[in-house]
Amino acid sequence: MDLEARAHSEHPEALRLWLRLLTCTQLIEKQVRHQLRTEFDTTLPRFDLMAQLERSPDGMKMNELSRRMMVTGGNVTAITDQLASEGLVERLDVLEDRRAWRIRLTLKGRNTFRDMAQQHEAWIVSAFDNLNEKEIQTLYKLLGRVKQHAHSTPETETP
Amino acid sequence: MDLEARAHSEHPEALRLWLRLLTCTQLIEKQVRHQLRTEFDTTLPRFDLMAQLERSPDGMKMNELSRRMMVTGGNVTAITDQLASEGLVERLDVLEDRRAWRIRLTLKGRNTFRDMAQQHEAWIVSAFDNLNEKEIQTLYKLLGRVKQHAHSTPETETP
DNA sequence: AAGGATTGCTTTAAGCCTCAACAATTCGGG
DNA sequence: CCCGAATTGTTGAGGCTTAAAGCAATCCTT
Repeated sequence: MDLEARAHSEHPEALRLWLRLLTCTQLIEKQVRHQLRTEFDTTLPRFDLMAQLERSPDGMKMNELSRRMMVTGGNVTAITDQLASEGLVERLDVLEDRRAWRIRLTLKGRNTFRDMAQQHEAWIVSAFDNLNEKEIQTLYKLLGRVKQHAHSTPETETP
Repeated sequence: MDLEARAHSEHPEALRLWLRLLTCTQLIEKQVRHQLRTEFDTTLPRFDLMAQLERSPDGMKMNELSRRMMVTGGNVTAITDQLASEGLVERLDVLEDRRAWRIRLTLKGRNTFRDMAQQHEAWIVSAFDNLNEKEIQTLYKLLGRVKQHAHSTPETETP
């Protein structure tokens, strides 16, 4: 009763794996979005941006946020605007480059994020509590290979 | 240089696994979207809808499309409108229920989809060609457990 | 030192997505 | 039979996303 009802070919393993990967991600992601909305009245992109900043106490350029979040720059502009208007992040000048900003969590932003992150972690742990530690490791390693391969071929350029 | 730079807790395995899962899915998904756009001038949701219909020669109700695609009904309405206006799918009456439609691929839709599906499969196979058959099986099984668990707890209702 | 190229960010148009509210229809208990 | 409840599909508001175009500042080559 989901995406996986779609496979149909003579090379089915990879296709089925892809549909299952997509299904798992979407199921978990929908849950997280829903909880963020109902419990904290926020969204996943906003949470993601704050999560990135939380690891950089000195702030991060929009540029770098964009790369790490894997979204386009225009997107980061919009979300940063929102969070800044709510006092959760602040835009600081970059002395040596007047085009750029350094975005940083405010004190309010750090406190807000801490509360959300604690819940978020619990949701994620429970999403995988069907697997034991060894299985989590295996999954992590295999996905690491997939990730590495996907990163190394950003575009399939078939000349 | 991606989402995974975000983990930070005392229960890190599950969180790291989740971020890696998300990263892999997004990397592959972005590639597929890009190729669908540049090579076929279409989008992933449109492709998904046609893929679902392709397995149901007699058509499928909007309702069921919505469940299978894991998106809301309003969404299916909009995408169906598009595809119908381009003659790729058709809306047929359901005799025994005048509220419902049966959506079906047209001949043009079937031919168009066949071309796309062939390419699509090649992209997916290449996304996983870093793994051997056994590894794909392992990944598939482990994700099956994750999926099953997520499906069985659609909402984390903590009373 | 000047010119073009690149980089950092913003804006816009278009599409997907959710949720919530709605109309039409069907179902089911009395 | 009839009325309330559930189901099917549509609509509208609001948010995310991308790609593309644009502006300002910086870099780089000569």
